[in-house]
Amino acid sequence: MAYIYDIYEENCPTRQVLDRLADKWALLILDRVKHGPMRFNHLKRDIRGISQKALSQTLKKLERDGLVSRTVHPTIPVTVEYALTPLGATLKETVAAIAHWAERHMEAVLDAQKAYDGAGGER
Amino acid sequence: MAYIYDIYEENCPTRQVLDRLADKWALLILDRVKHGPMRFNHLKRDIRGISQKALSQTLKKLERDGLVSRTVHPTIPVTVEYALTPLGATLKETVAAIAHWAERHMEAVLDAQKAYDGAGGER
DNA sequence: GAAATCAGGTTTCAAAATTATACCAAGGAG
DNA sequence: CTCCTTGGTATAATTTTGAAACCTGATTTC
Repeated sequence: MAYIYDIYEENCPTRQVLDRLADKWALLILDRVKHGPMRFNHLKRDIRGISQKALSQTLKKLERDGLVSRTVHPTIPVTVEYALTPLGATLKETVAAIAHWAERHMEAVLDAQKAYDGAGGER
Repeated sequence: MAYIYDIYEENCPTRQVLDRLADKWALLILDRVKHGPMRFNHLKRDIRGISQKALSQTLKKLERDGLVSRTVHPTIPVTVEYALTPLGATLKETVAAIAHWAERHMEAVLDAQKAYDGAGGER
């Protein structure tokens, strides 16, 4: 079990995983989909500012990594639903923790930015 | 307390924070620095594959956001130490959880990729 | 005294990724 | 016939990234 994966090593496979997770759109998608399946255009509408291409590409990568499943329903017009896989579900808390942290510490970050910009800008 | 921050909203300030955190280099730096202060070149050597520019820029952003502190020691030659701020320290577990997840579920992701590539490539 | 070394960066420029925009297919509504 | 829906892809413009060179300032080596 104790494989010698080292995320600091350049060619460690965990770097690929980190790359997938260290992505704004991937995190937002994973978080958005955690309560149940969602259609492509629904995600696009909910995640404000994402481009169709970014959504399409990110979903494809998440699907390839086994985090999200893609189901085509032969309705008219076809609808495609994306959902967390069991593997993806194990990430729920982690992803939520990041979004949560952002919301909880927003003020502190904003204050730090103000202090930094104020001190540095006067030089 | 219950501010109406919504990370799905395009111009919500939490998006900025997510942007900072959803970055491979930022996460690796935060995780690398969690046990104590580190010098610039030490980080550069430890985090394999990071360019000097990426390290410098990422550190500057983390400093601006109040997550990392920068201390110049007037030694010869000067050394600069980067450390977690108290605010940055509140992120330790979250960041570690991501790295941890990557290491723990690496095999599953690799398997999913193989399955995906195998099924899709034959068409 | 010229050259090389260390630390911690910045600058430069080309390559890669991201974004906005347009387009496509298949069917239904008006 | 024209427009709207779904779920994309193709193309072009913009932005970000990465590799490599350069810079400052002080010290040691030849």
